[in-house]
Amino acid sequence: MTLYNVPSKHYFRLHHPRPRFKNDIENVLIYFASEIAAIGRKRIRDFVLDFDFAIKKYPGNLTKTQKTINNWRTEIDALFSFIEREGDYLKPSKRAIELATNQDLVKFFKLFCYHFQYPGGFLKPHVNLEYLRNGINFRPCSYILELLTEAEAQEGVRVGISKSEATHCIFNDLRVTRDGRTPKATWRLIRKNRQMDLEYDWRGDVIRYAGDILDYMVQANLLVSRPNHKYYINQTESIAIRRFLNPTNDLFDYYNEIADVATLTLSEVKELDAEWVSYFNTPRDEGFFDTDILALVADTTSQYQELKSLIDLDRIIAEGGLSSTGSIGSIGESLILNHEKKRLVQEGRPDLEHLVKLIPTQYAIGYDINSREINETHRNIEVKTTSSTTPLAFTRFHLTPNEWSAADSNKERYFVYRLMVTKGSIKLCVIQDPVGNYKNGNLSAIPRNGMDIIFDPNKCGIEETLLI
DNA sequence: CCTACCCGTGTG
DNA sequence: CACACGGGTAGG
Repeated sequence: MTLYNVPSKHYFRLHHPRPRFKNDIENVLIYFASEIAAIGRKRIRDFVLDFDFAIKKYPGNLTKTQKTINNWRTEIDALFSFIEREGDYLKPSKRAIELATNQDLVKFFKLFCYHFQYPGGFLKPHVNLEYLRNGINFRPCSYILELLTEAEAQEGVRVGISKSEATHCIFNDLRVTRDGRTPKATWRLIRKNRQMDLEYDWRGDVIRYAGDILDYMVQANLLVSRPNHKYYINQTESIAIRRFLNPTNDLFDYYNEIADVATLTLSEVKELDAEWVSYFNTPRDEGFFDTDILALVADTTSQYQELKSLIDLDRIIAEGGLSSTGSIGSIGESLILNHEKKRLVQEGRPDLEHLVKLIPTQYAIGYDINSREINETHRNIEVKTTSSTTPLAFTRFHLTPNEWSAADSNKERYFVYRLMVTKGSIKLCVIQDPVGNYKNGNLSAIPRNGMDIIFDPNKCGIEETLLI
């Protein structure tokens, strides 16, 4: 057995903060984004105190030392840029607010993968300086997608790569990260190594950095991992992948901002790192990376087509006046519209089916769908959709001021349909009269531009099967 | 000194 | 043997 190593003159290990929550990443990210959004803009000291308190409240953190809490606070933020600094103040970043409000983790990870690069502001300035002096200039997610696309075209079959191949043939090789070796040439190397039966150092601490990026790409639904521990292009996400292959021209380039790398100082790098946070929060059109719920639920292209024809979103959209086909919110609404019609038929009132209507958003009456009970009284439904590749506790959602006051005035006629879309499954939880439940202490609500709701499924909310 | 990514090493 | 705690350590 022979080990493949990057020739030492080309070796440069790429690094980023190690997340301390990989097993629980979706829950931690939703929790962090929600808590940070709830804290709002505060003086640094107060912000940190509030944030520390929130981190300690996270399950399992009560007994952790202050040192560990500090590490959670700074490392997660360094990697995901959840907090922006404004003089003596800290405030939630755009991405944090988006995630807290929309709870679209798949879209969040697509945006993360799209903007992530080396060098980057997640590194300590002196480490980043080292990267700059070495001329590192590397966007891992675009590169991996290009490589797999190229390899599939060449081989004529589905192609996957492993964490160790990504580490030793891509991430840690300056010929890729500095010199921009073509994906085609890199694939030639990987294939040659396979033919020669070369092994790689695959110890956890060696391959974990490239491995993290591959895992984040799975969270973004760009790649799928198979039981052979290799990562493949997700065929149902071709539109999003095309964006990675043809990126916009507004991505952050340290080298554009630097006159001369040789005389670059630490404090100059620090200034650039501050710009990194705002770059990482670049505003993007709502439809830039819309999560295609059906692409998330489907495992294969044929399954995707089947679902698409079954649900016939286009017809629902045409009839119901949905503004866009894109956001998970609108797709969630059309799924529930379909669900309500089927429910009335099942419960013996097919004559009421035609009364189930989507309410165009411009009316802003505080709910999405007008439906009926079998006794013909109104059922006003607000749909709250979360998407994630793996299941997570979905007991949090956000109600706007409008929605909260509609819930307050409609009382038991107001329903929140909590929809959790994960890879391969859809879960639905129905919460009746959220304001009433709040007053009874069955559900907690914290004001933030409306209300951040946390419900306990044992106290309120009934799990139902989504009718398709 | 303190802060904040860095990362050795214990654990399950 | 992968993961994450909490000490390490460089810079402020």
